[in-house]
Amino acid sequence: MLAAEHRLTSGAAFGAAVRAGRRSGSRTLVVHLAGADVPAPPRVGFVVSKAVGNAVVRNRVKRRLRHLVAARLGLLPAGSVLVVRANPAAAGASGAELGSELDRCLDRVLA
RNA sequence: UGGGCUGGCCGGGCGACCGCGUGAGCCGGGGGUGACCCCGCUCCCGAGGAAGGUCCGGGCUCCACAGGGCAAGGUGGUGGGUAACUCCCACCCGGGGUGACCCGCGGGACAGUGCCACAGAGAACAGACCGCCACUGCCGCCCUCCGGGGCGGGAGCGGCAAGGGUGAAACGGUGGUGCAAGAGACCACCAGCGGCCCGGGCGACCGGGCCGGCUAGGCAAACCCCACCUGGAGCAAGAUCAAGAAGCCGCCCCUCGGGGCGGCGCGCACACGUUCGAGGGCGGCCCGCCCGAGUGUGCGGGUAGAUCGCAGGAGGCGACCGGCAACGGCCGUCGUAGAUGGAUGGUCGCCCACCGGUGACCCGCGAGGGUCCCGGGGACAGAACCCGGCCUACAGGCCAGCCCGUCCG
RNA sequence: GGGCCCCUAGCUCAAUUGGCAGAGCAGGAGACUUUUAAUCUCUUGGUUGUGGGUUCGAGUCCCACGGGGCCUA
Repeated sequence: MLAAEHRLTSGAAFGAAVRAGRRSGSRTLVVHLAGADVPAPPRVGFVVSKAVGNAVVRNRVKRRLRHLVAARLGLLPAGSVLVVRANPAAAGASGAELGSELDRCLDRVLA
């Protein structure tokens, strides 16, 4: 799991990031990034709905995304809040496919 | 050798690297007066048989414990097992199967109420359409010893319930006696019902005998009756600590300025109420008892941080003993998840199941089988306080016992 | 965690002591109209979510599954 300072824990923070942040989508996932220019660590949260699959599938998708995002924490600006939302197609995607789509979306959101 | 029944078990394995979580080590760095905390390093361990559905039962925790009556819910053959159960085992009864074996919410229908459509003559102190029989008239034909007799048809008035037909179900079955025709009207046997007795069994019940009356329908997964059982909530239980704007109350200290500790806990509106007592508790209602000055409802707003609970438990495995068994006793042995936006992910190698090949070779007359090669490829499914069950999902595989058929000896 | 409700024709809904599963819209055919729409007539369409059970008989009663929804902490 991510270090506590990088975790997004409140429902309100999720809502704020999804509504106010810059958005970029792909076949398997959607990325929201709300950039607050404050000197704090970037925080990340994940949303995997029941439409993706049963508990086994949802957990696997969430774990893959978490590990992929952990390797890219350095790219995020200070104080930003990132929410990664999984689409139903993510259930059948491999880790490599999720990684490349995550990179594309992050590039667009950070540009 | 073909088919089947039952019970039990497994449910991918080994390894490498990069990550994640609990715990330990105490090596290195940082912070702190300190207890200790943070980062890094090393090591151990890290999902299931169903972790699932949430259908039952219990442990645990807090609240209540003053009862009585009435309701409510649950269970439902007998005996046992268990902490307990709607679970498990054994047996009984009923049903199914050639059989191993399987299935059953399996108390009560003379306690009462109610329902049994359609069809059918009649459907719950039954009934008479066709039919059968007797009697009284009538009509037709035939015979005649002229007295009448026989056959057929139809009407009236009675008797009957055997046969036909309807239905899920028609008030016992077979044979006889009897009669105008018949009928448990009577008799024998059988089935079934009730009572008594004897024997077996802890018991459900089973076997046998005698007597009675000759026959009693089904539905309680309809209301109901009977017997037995049942306090309320739930780990967001609950405990401790921290934080807490303005405010209120109590106690203590005091240098009379204040300080400390504990408790309550926001705003607005409406309703009811302070001994003529609101409201609350005793699972629901009534009586009764207790607490009692605020309470209830609606709208809007706010908060839920840390630690403990929280992983040794009705625990797993293996001998032995008791028991048909479920299970129990005793001894030995093992140490094995604990997150809190929620730890098991990623990449790869070899092997093992399994699937495909219009691939090669070998065996066989053949169906087919074997070896190698290539490719594919892991069923159902993710702990959240913990156990015991039930139910449901599930690729494939292993073991044991038993039954039926066929062939050979 | 606790509690409750609903699945009937393509859609929206009916169906009372358990006794022949219906209505409206939609669809099809026909009439009217130069044509379309509207209107009128006729008509098709159901394993009552699935599987068992009780009963002579189940949409209805009972049990187990599946799907969907609501309330509450």
